[in-house]
Amino acid sequence: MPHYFIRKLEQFTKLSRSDRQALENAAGQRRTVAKHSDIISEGDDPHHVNLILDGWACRYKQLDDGRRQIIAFFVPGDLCDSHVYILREMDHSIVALTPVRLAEISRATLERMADDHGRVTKALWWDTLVTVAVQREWTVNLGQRTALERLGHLFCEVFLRLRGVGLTDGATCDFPLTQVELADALGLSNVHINRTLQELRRAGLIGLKGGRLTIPDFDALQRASLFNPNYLHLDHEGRLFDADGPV
Amino acid sequence: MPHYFIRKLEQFTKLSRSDRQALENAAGQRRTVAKHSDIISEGDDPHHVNLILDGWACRYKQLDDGRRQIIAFFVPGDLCDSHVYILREMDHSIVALTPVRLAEISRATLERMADDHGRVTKALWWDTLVTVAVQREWTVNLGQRTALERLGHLFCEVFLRLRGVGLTDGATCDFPLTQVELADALGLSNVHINRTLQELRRAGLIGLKGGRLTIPDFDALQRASLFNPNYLHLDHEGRLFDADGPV
DNA sequence: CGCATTTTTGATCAAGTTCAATATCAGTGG
DNA sequence: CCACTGATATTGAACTTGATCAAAAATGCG
Repeated sequence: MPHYFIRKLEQFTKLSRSDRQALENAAGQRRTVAKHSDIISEGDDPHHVNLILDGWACRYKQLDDGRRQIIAFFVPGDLCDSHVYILREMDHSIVALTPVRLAEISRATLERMADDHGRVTKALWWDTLVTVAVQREWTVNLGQRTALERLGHLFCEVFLRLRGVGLTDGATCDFPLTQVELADALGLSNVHINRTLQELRRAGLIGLKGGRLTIPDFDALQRASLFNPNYLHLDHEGRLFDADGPV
Repeated sequence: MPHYFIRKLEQFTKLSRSDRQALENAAGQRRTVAKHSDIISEGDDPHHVNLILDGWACRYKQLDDGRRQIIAFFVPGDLCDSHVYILREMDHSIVALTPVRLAEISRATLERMADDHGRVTKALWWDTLVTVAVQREWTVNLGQRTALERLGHLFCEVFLRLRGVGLTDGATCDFPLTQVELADALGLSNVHINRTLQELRRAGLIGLKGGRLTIPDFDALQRASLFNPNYLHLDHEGRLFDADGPV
């Protein structure tokens, strides 16, 4: 069941029973991917769309001389690339950072859903727009923020995204990334990530241990990181309506 | 006439006369925006989609303490944000960097076009996907590349995008950006931009004077910047087919 | 010509990198 | 349960890229 995915979309708009059923059915082909193995690689022809059911993954690009930039993180409920199949080949790769369970959604299924379920289509558009907004925010993060702000900003973002799909527990959530992965995502060296993490811990802004992240005072971390959640567009009131009536 | 826009889409797929006509008609409301004035601002409710007919603009985000990051550049033929109107408010602003002439395309018009012109819809998707790919590449640029590589990479990208709409003249094109704007886009100080530009000029990799950019040896600049054009997805052969027959 | 913007230069400074070594941790097999 | 191994985290010291500050020169435009 694409449980988390439906939960995510329902942040934007309430779905009908039939909408939800269509989404359940869509996630046909299941696949398990081992930690550190590519889900799809640069140069591949993208046939279908991948939906993360469980585990963490990331999008990355490798320069010719080996430097690697992580471009996005995927958590449960994330759709890797709606409509990629329009392109001839992938311009980047996606790799599993933990063991990942995913669903492969075919182009045909997606197009059928677009025809029959207007609300789902609109929710998918919302999801796409938010994904792009996140990408833009990463650009700001890398371009303008200091090391400490970058890390804090990432923690705020990931925490809110996980909370959106019900994967937080109070002020705590899973956070299985290594310091090298954080470094590759934030354009910093792993050494500096390590020192900056210590600084965040010393300041009481985060706890991070054994793959679990705690943000004791979200407001404080948000202020320290110049984090503004507006780009996640979580403000939509559509989710309050009942959608089981007529469209 | 959204001349450049049509030209851009036809890089991806050949359009029929009727497709082109629909695009011409779509670009209804025209507007002129003075240099340095916002086309749309963070917090605004986005009613329609903006299409740049002429001039350069950029997307930017301002942090609370004043730091500004330019997130994308827009050149003639660029569509600012397909489907933004799904969101309640803008999470960033768009400002004219030169005098800009633009067309405002309403939500209704876009939706009508999606229904009646499958080829156009697909071409718009391609455009959207490429825009996002560019955003990802900027993340890589800011995260991994040195000052010289960043500048060179931007020059390569902008040059190819302009060439795609016929706005280059041999190895030369317009380039009306100031060094401060380059600095805000590349996450560097204007002073360092200045010195890096000199380095690029000394190396014979670029000429830049009076708002005109020359790239005497594209290959050399590409190598120096680790630029790989695959993310622009210019490889589609669809553009070779005749589209005036049936879909 | 005169004013505002943009570019250029010099000098000092700081954030983050690099390199290299050590410590810790999570599994794994015996 | 423990010893072993590879991966991950931590520390120290020297170094570099690019930032900052401040002033001067060049450009462009009304």
